[in-house]
Amino acid sequence: MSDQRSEAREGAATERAVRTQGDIIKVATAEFAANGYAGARVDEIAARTRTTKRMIYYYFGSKEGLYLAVLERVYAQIRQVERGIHIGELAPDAALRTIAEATYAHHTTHEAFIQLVSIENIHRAEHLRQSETILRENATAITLLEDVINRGVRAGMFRDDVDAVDVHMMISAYACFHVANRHTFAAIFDRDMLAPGLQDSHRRLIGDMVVATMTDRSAD
Amino acid sequence: MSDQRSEAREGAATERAVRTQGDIIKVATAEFAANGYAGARVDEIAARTRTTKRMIYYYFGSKEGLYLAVLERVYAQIRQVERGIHIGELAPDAALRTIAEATYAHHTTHEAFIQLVSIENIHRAEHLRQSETILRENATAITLLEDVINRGVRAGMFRDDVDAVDVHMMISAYACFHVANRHTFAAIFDRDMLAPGLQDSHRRLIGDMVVATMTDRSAD
DNA sequence: GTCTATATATCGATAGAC
DNA sequence: GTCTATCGATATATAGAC
Repeated sequence: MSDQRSEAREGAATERAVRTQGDIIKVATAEFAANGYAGARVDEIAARTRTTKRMIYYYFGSKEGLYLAVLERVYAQIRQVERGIHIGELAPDAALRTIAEATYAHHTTHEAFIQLVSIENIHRAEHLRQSETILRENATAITLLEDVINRGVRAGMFRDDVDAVDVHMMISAYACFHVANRHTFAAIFDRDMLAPGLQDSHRRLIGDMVVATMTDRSAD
Repeated sequence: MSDQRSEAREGAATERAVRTQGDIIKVATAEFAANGYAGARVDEIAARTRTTKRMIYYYFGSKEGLYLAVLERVYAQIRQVERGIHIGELAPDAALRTIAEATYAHHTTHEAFIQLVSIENIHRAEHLRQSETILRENATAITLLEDVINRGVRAGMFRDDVDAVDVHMMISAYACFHVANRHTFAAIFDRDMLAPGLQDSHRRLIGDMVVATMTDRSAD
């Protein structure tokens, strides 16, 4: 009886602890993305949470530990999106377009992810490399692309000198740029790449771009 | 006589001052690019210069003033490259390829520029917006593209629903991504996008990409 | 698990002599 | 213009009571 109560209490405490940790991670995600790793303030994160700074160190050990938890969460999110793409019986070109547009849709709606990737690259991916989970799980992003490209090449539809990693690079480059370089681009060219009125045409353009490149026979 | 000597001394002093300032800016460029704005250390910059920290504040007023000077210099450099592109009598598609490849060549050899642009975007281009020089001069990057695209559209060679800013965005996205996201990409996909062995094919690919997209008739 | 108070370190910026 | 020494603010991290 006392054991049951103890377990119940533990369960409730654990549940609340998990919620608190999730709360901290969400606030920290915004803070790190907005100010960079060195620019982010642990005090500021604590102030915007329902808990205190002491708890941040209690749960995550250090500023770096918290940053790592933030990184793992955003990478887990895009992994979910990638797993949710189903191309069914689509022809290779239509499938390619679907993958490109899904990536574009994710990136343009997850600004914090793109900013964190930028920040991580400034630090030469030193933190990312510490996460075996991210390295192992996120490499699978190209398995679907590999399949589609192989089909397209076998059908004589796609050029055969551009592989799945190259295509992933082209798609990511286009989608990342819209978010990552939004502010300098807007300042210099006076065009907000994420303006609602441009979203449809920019989503179509990335599909056109990748399909046109892969079906371009003049390159062979 | 005393005036001449005074002028000569002033001239020498000014010359050395300019050299010292240039020295500081070069070191600061590397420090800011490698560590971000908040992560950069004025002490570290001073230590790597032949002068002292006191002189940095004497010449640039503050850490932010120094950062601004760094930004203006790297933007002036790419402006020079853009002005140096001459397409002569090239056909629209060949001209487009030339512009794309020149941008790719600049970005892949100016890592600090790309890193500073990333950093500046993390800070919502707040510093960039303070420089009227950059905003005014660097917007001209698209005038050459506008000319080429107009010619291609008039010749019935290019689609007419993608403008110069869009094309500049595609080219910049591809070229920036190679440098900006090099480390996370290498960590996850085990491929160094800037590996010497890949440079030729990646330079060709950006040309193929932009030309194929613009000449793609299926998009109309 | 949660709070307040504080240690410890470091950074941007400056004082003041020369 | 150039140096050394240092201020004052602020950051991460922790101590210790409850």
